[in-house]
Amino acid sequence: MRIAELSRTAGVPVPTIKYYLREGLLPAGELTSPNQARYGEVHERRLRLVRAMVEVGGMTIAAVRDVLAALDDPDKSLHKSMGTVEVAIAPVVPPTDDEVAQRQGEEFVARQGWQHRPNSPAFKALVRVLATAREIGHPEFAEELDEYARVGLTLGELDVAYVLRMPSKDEALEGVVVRSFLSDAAVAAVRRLARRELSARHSGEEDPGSRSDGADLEPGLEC
Amino acid sequence: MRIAELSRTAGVPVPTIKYYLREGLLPAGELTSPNQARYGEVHERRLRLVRAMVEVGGMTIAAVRDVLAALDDPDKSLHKSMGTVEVAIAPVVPPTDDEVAQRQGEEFVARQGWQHRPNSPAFKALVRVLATAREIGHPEFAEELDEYARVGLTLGELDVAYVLRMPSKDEALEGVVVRSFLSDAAVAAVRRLARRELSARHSGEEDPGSRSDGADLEPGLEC
DNA sequence: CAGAAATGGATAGTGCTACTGTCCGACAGT
DNA sequence: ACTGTCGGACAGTAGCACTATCCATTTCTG
Repeated sequence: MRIAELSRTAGVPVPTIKYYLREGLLPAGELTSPNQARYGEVHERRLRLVRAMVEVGGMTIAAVRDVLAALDDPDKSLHKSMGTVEVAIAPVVPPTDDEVAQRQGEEFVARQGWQHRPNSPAFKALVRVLATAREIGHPEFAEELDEYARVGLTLGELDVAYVLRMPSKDEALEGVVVRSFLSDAAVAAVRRLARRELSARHSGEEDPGSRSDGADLEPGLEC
Repeated sequence: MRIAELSRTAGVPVPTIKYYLREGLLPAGELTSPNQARYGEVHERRLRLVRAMVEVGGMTIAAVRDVLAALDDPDKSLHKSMGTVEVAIAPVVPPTDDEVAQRQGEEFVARQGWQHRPNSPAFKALVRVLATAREIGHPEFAEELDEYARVGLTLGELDVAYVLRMPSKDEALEGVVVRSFLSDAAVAAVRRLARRELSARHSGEEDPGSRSDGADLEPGLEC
């Protein structure tokens, strides 16, 4: 397969493929002559994965590169790779100096009996959320953390079960990566649907978007 | 309060405040003379909210503007405002023409007994996730949607209960906005913590970041 | 009350990211 | 032979979220 065909089957423009090759997101094709290369299924699969991470996962090119590096490292345990992936997909959050939020986070983790890893992006993100809630005048938000923990554990168990179901280590590794961004996106989407549904029920209103035609709706409100 | 003090108390640079004023994210200050304005608590509170949406919620300036417009519209019902907010905070996803994914999404919504709103960003996002799962060779991902729905409903009920607890409609409206991005961030963070915890337990490994000092860890692995 | 500092408003510029376009000499297909 | 595509290098672009500069006023400070 040459680059044009790869572009066609994966639906990615040729210049973008060249860019990904430059950035190390795709391995170079097999050179058949100094300026002709051949690509295979591996490239196609990898290219789809990259597009999924960028488009659905909202990841940056640098994060994708880190994740793929972890995926291609044969020496790492599943657990370690998972850690690398988590670090890579974590959004960057500016740090906070709110020690109340810090304490709330620590107490939460202790209450759950979880390992306290104060430098992990996940923990920092949690503290940042708690600090923000306080800053904008919603300190009671912290009280619901334990409910969130139950939800997080449920989702986490699904992820682990999924990965353990994989027959080979390589597939399990890819499963880790895929779950890390796909299920985040899925949860976010389902959650928005559920929120809207509950809101509609509660307000007793017919939902404006429930009619499929939407012809008589002003633009911007048809959903 | 003048702009310098607003900048100091909210921790936002003066040029950024000016930028937000230009973009309509902050109402103009009360003019005391043709080129002097005064800002109050309202501005400070709003400024903190904007920063929270941008930094923690990862929202774009345009999305923030839309959300604030909904928040400031006194004629809208809570439910309608919530809809506007949901649309604004939804990430942009390229559409898909995968009719299998489309059908999976529709069946899922029907199974849950939810309203089918095929044009909502949430539904489109869900279909996109299902399509992506199939594209990258993980079609069995769709089978877990119902578990996600349970989680989504749990979280949604928390959100609704929180909003209904608010004494006034204005506060409830702000509650909607705050919940829309804060709890997304909180779920994501808690979920990452839980995933790591479960992974550590399952692998039987000591988590490399569990020690607070981290002195002997190579950089990039201390979390 | 004079001079330094800050202000609101306008406009231009910056840094970053993720591409996208152009050019080139070398093949490949017909 | 010749038309089209190729890989590779490099420059250019679009969009976003600021950031910097300027200027004609105020406003504070000594």
